[in-house]
Amino acid sequence: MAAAAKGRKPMTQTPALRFEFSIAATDGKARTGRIEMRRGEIRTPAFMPVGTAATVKAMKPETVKATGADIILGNTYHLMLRPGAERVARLGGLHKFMNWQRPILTDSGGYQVMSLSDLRKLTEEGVEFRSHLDGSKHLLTPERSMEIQRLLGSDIVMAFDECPRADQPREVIEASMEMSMRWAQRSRDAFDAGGDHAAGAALFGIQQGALDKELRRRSADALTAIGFDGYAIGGLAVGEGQEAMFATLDFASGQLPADRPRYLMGVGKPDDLVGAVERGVDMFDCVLPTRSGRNGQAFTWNGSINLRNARFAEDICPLDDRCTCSTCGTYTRAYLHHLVRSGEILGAMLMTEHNIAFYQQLMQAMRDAIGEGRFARFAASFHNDYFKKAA
RNA sequence: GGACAGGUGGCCGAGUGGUUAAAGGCAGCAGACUGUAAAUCUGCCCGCGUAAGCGUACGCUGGUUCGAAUCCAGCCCUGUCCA
Repeated sequence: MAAAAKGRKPMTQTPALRFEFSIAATDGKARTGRIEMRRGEIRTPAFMPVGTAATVKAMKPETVKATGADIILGNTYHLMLRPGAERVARLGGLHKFMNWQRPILTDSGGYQVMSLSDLRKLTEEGVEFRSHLDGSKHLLTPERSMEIQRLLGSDIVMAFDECPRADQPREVIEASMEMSMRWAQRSRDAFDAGGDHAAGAALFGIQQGALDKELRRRSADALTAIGFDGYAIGGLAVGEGQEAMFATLDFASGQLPADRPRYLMGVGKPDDLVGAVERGVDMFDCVLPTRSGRNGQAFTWNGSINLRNARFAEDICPLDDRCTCSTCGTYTRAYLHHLVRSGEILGAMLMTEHNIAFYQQLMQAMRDAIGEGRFARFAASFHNDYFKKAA
């Protein structure tokens, strides 16, 4: 309108809404709000199902959407090997390729530096991986990682980092963190050089420093100086235990800018999510609900249960009587027990759907509680229900 | 009636003198899984015992031997084929 009033040529296209984070309410350190992006809105705190290889395993994208997920995660490393980032680009990008039109966050490959530590060589330049599929060599650098994520059409691009194991000496953690910060700058530069993509996508930096307050501080300062759309907390949930993770979050989240989303990578169990939201985290991803679903474990408001267990053989209840997912609305524990024991694909599908739906319901419950200023009560009640089963 | 083949722990199946409470698989009972090399992995799985250990055990009975699931004899049973 303003442009037309000034007599300029009318725009044929409204400029893409790149990235806007707004906090609607806070309760203690917990926040609830939304991120608005070109492909839709992400309600926070958000849980992002993991779709590593262009699929949330055992789920159709339509079903993922039906659970209430606003955004999913895809993976640079896996997709560069197969089917290849250039191929995905030729096919119109990851969203079209896999039929998911909402936002996608892509991890940069940094986690594979740790998980595939036997198959890679790490240098200042980057990481040379030997493909776990065919042994071929692939160099991943901050620059190449940005390029791959651009080719995929990612909405939230993650900086390329090294996610080190938590049990390393401080000097190792420190050196790793410092390199990740240099890589963060290189990621920023390469992302900005990506042109069009930078106009539509967001870039997140990743804080490192393991459990060390001073290293976390330095990492946060380095990232803030570079400037990112959002800030991830990396290098947690890698074996340190919940107590240590929470102790780290107690200071780590506050070291990151309050007006930007904070994303705790790779977390976690339902009680991890509640504890992390309590400490100021806005976004999560984790393979647990999908992997556990395939392995027979279901999450419920009353803790996790293993559907392989004999006690469910003739249990005609739903997985969770408060859950609104279609698995719980339709199928009994006895049937799921049978499917899981028989190794039937449908077992993996129904269990995964429930777990993802449950996680979304948990996030919604947290968003509601924060919005209504009763998060502490919610958290206490959640813990009471989730851990009371022994009684 | 005869000729072969064979009888091993819930099932299948290795083992042909000692290192065998007996491989492996399945079934069973549990556990784990946290930016996915995972529809995966781990433990238990004869009895008693926390354990050390003890007791039973490879169709049955007897024999050879320092020692037998393994060798010998008889018996019982199963399968295939021939009458």
